[in-house]
Amino acid sequence: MPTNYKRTLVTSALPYANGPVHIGHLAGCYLPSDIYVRYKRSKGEDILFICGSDEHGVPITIKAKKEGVTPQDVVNKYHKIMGDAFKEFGISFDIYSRTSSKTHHQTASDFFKVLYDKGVFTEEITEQYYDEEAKQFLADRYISGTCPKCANPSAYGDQCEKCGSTLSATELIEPKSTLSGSKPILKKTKNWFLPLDKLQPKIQAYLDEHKDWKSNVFGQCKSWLDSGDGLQPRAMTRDLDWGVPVPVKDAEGKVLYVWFDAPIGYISATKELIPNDWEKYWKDKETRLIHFIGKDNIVFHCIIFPAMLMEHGDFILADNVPANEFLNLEGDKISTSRNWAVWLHEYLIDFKDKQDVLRYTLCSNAPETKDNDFTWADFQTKNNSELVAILGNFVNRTLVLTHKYYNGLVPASDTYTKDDLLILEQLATFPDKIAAALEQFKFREALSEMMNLARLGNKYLADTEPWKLIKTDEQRVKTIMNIALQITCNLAIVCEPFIPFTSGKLFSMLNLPALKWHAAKQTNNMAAGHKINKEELLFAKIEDAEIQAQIDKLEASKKLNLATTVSIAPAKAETSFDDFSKMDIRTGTILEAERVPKTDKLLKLKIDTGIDVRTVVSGIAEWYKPEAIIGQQVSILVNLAPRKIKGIESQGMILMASNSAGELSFISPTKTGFNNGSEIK
RNA sequence: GGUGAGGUAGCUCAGUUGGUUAGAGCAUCGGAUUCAUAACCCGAAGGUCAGGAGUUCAAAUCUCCUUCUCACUACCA
Repeated sequence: MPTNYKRTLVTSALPYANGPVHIGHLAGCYLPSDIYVRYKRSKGEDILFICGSDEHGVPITIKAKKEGVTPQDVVNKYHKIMGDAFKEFGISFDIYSRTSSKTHHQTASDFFKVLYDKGVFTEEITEQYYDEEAKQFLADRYISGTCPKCANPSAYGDQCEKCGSTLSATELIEPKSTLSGSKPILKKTKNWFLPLDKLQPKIQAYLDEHKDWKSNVFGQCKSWLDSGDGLQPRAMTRDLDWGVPVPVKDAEGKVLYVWFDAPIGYISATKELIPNDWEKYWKDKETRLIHFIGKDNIVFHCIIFPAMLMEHGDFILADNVPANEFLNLEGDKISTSRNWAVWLHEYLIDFKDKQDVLRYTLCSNAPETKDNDFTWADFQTKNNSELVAILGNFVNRTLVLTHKYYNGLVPASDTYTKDDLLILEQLATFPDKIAAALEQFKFREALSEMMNLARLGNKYLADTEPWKLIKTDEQRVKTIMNIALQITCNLAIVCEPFIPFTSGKLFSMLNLPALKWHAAKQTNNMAAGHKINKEELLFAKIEDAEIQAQIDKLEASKKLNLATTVSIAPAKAETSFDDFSKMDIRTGTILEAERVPKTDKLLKLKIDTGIDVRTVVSGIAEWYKPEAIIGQQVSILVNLAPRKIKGIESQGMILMASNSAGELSFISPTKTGFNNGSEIK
């Protein structure tokens, strides 16, 4: 860990403004970064915490279209929802900005111009689909058509949601513009590429300096660099009308690629926050830059953005990128489109003033090294058995006793016993233990150390039993309660990064201003004679009914999903009998079947078509085992032009029924007596 | 299939450069206690460290193979 840094700049991934924030986002990057920053602030270090909404890109324009509003309306809506939710949840950004801001447009534009003037980009002319009615180029998502692989008629230009294939728009059969419904034409367009292939050595050198990064992060970067052909040039501009306009000649109707402009958003936000001093944080080698992100963003933050910054030349590069894995929910992947999520803004309503319970749960179960699962049962247990039973209880019993015995005045300590000294000594080690874990981004460990401090308090009370001693040795009890109060105060300090609302309540009960980290090593923060306020419960038990309500809510959206995903593909355009009769479809029988090596989905089949015996490659391995389908009757299109797949010539296509789950089934005669070669018409 | 990350007690996770009976929290069971939100405190039980083979005096840790999960990627006429 380099120690010669004078200040830290922390960025948290810019959330995309096409939906609200859910617990996966929080656990992945916003909560860890907030804990880190709060801790550093408490230590009195110079640190900035930057975030904002990512408001450009195609999905937002699609959402706008769907809802019949402008893209600006969409981002305004979600920028507000997200910003408000973060604030209420206690994510303490120094600024929560947005990439549609003027400053950002200017900054991103200037940044591009610098790279352009330096000749960093390569220009390339490619053919893209163009909608002549809407008079614009179509992003892949704007094109629908028939999937060339599974024949799903409503596949998108980038992927088919039915069979999961990644497509390129030009592969689609009968492409249609989703803007106007018209048939798009291919038209030449110029775009600017970042030649990552040429920059690879520099990026390699950069990564080599950071072998200390988390293994998931470093490993994934390495896999990008080492993979087959290494890094590939990537287009940094798009033919679109929503985004930052490309600031060069001949770039009418083009905007910056959303992943080019988004990370520059960190810079723009810093500029907005401190217009006169922002450069100190971005250009001075004594600044430590840290990006908190989820694992889906690794390539952008560890390869593309650093490459952009290097080529620009003025900027520092990230010293660390502590990316978390993903959080699942009740065993299933969190999904915005399937509404399988716990939305932060809804949580804040359903569990009013319980920010810290979620903060605690998410941190203790954060997906630091592998994907993790959030369950409501776990949430309840963590609240009831840890926050209430250990932390809340210790504070409560200490304060109750203080009021009972001393009317809320802190008693003076007398002579310390050996045990007292041992406790005080241990007490002083906690801030360092917690700090050490936080410095290494081990948030779960740090949090559990914090709880251990509360455990220490409970044990101290149980061991010394002041409620018994009060009858025989009042002087001794004063010392004990004084120490218990010191522990409580130190808890208030070290819990602040994790559960700031609780920390605030604690300080107010203790009738103290919020003390900083260095005070946590002291054992005399609570001065004798100081008057504390009336105690109140820090945490309330969460009853089964509340948890059940949340589970029911999820179940409901699951049911709704099932109902809506059984979607029937829309009818295709009318065709002629002539066209149909051109297809020669026969009944055939599978004679042999084997897996095509090095593939997951392909089977190589020998089919007796009645006419001949031929080889067909078919993508059915997920649904049928080779040995189980020998002798199976199938329908086969025999006059389809042959095509090579994985080096094997496929001479026909097996017709399959396909349901909305993407599952496939053979189609064959239901009566016997239909020999191979029987025509299907 | 390739690449990367994982697979350790019922659950969530630690296990440093291989070194004595594999650790913690929660859950479970037993005990003690009553200041405290039936909370706390003490104790017990719980693991062929995914499976197999190998290297070694010694392997959760190193090597190889198999298998499962996640991500990126390839294949789906």
